[in-house]
Amino acid sequence: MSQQRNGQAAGVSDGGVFPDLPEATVARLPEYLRALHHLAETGFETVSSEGLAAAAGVNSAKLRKDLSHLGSYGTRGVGYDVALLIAQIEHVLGLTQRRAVALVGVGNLGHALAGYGGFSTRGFRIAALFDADPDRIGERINGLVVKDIARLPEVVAAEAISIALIATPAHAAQLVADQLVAAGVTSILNFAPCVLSVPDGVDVRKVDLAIELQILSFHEHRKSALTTLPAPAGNGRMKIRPTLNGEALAT
Amino acid sequence: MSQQRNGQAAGVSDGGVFPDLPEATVARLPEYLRALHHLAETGFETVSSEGLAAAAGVNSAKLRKDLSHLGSYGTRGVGYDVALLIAQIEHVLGLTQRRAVALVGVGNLGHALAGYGGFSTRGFRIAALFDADPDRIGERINGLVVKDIARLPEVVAAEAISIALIATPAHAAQLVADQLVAAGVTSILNFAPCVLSVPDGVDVRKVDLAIELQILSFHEHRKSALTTLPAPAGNGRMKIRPTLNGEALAT
DNA sequence: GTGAGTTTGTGCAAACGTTCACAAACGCCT
DNA sequence: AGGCGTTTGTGAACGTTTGCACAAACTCAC
Ligand SMILES: NC(=O)c1ccc[n+]([C@@H]2O[C@H](COP(=O)([O-])OP(=O)(O)OC[C@H]3O[C@@H](n4cnc5c(N)ncnc54)[C@H](O)[C@@H]3O)[C@@H](O)[C@H]2O)c1
Ligand SMILES: NC(=O)c1ccc[n+]([C@@H]2O[C@H](COP(=O)([O-])OP(=O)(O)OC[C@H]3O[C@@H](n4cnc5c(N)ncnc54)[C@H](O)[C@@H]3O)[C@@H](O)[C@H]2O)c1
Repeated sequence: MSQQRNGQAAGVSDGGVFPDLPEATVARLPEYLRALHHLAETGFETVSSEGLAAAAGVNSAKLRKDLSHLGSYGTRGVGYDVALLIAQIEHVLGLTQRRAVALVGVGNLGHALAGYGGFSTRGFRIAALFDADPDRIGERINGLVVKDIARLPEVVAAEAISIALIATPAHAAQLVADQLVAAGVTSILNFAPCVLSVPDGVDVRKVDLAIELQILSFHEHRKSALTTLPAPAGNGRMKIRPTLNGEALAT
Repeated sequence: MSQQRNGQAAGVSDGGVFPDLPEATVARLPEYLRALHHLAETGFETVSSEGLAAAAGVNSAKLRKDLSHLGSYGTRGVGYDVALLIAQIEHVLGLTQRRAVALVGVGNLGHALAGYGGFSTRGFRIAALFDADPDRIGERINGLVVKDIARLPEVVAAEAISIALIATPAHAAQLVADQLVAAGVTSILNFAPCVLSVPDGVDVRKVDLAIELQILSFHEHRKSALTTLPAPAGNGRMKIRPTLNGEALAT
């Protein structure tokens, strides 16, 4: 990337779109953003790559390389301006507009999601709830009325919804995905434990808790096998807590 | 890895521990396992790498390389024996014993997790629920009574719990993690949007829905910027549905 | 203005992960 | 028994990601 005068960054002229931002970087930007918001609330105006990296749980060199892809927003000898970096990352992630999200499947998990405040504080607005069960349709949750899934096309268009969450049983998820795509949704976050098939141009991400647990189980298995013979290693030794801006944390 | 006679695989002699299984492979094994269980229920006795890869949503070469790390369990010209492969992957993941899991924070999300049947069908047993709120302690959910978090050490030891889920607010998560570690838990699945600091030897995985949505938001942003000028591309063209064993799916 | 101290941005090499492509191995049919 | 179509297991090429290490750029004190 060519040198930039301070202030103006690469990519701003084309609407903040970074076509070849590495995927690994994209996946970490939200974590930086969360850490930055926390720092801003705590009163920090600037933060070093070391401090932000610690707060986000990553290596500082990695963080600097990630941020360098967005342009040159740091000041050598000082660090990054927290407010500026928040604005820049939100811009890159497309969070300048609050995005409307639909939730399909208002069961056990769906109720928790519908009542979750963490979406609205981080750039999203749950704009509609859908279910296929007549007993559920009409129920009011958190100020929203559960709608019949048949009304998807109409509501998706009216509310300009482009992102949807699927929280139905796995056997219904592909059908729901097809309906979502037909209605114009182009990004899906799937909680059902199954693989979804979608057209090109539609993004799917998956959250499968059992998979997470099984990965942990593997490491448990490995750990317990290792502690049979060698020394139990440093049990009780803590890693260094993240320190912000190089200062030690109070308390 | 050296050539193996059929049947006996590498690693069986040392308790099924594969110290240097690539992390990316470990993360995919649970997905293969889920797909295999689905195939087994559907009546398949064998499956080709192509068929299993489609069912798991990955490239077949990647799948073969992943499975080759476990030893030689396929038959050339035929494919993999479904039941055998299930047993082998469960063995590697340490799922031969049903693992006891603790859940801390029985709020909005915690209730959904406590009532989720997907854990027990995939190798885990929710063995205890904890909360700090006196109003919540004593509540009965799905046959389990919510216990005071102060009783963690006692219950973790009694139930042989090594894995815990944290579903408390973010500001309490680090404290809870410290208590869990002190009680002997060595794997944590964290739902709170924050970075946890734990000693060496303790594994932490994180599920942050807002991060998932923000990654989707980035791609939405990118997509909408691209559709301003160039042709809208093949809208409506579906990817090929996963076909099992090379046969077309009925329906 | 100068020097000392700090911190960014990045070139580079190593580690890691993915995909191709094909020989070897197998079942099956004749 | 032998040939044929199929499928695995893996070497090798390629792409991506990580982490080190350091010059360049900046602040601040005097
Ligand atoms: N409950 C959890 O904590 C949890 C955790 C992880 C994953 N999941 C997964 O999330 C999904 C939902 O879990 P749950 O526990 O909420 O199940 P649930 O049965 O309580 O709820 C499913 C809801 O989906 C609705 N539904 C079914 N078919 C539909 C269709 N075609 N269109 C629209 N709505 C439809 C049902 O009416 C019901 O309200 C499942 O796939 C589950 O595996 C749940
Ligand atoms: N609700 C959702 O769908 C959802 C989705 C994603 C992430 N999350 C995250 O999951 C966490 C829980 O969310 P929620 O909506 O269930 O919140 P909640 O406030 O409804 O529940 C939190 C529970 O944790 C308990 N708690 C607080 N401090 C505790 C402590 N020190 N020890 C033990 N228990 C303690 C509280 O008593 C309460 O019961 C939050 O961090 C939230 O950001 C929730």
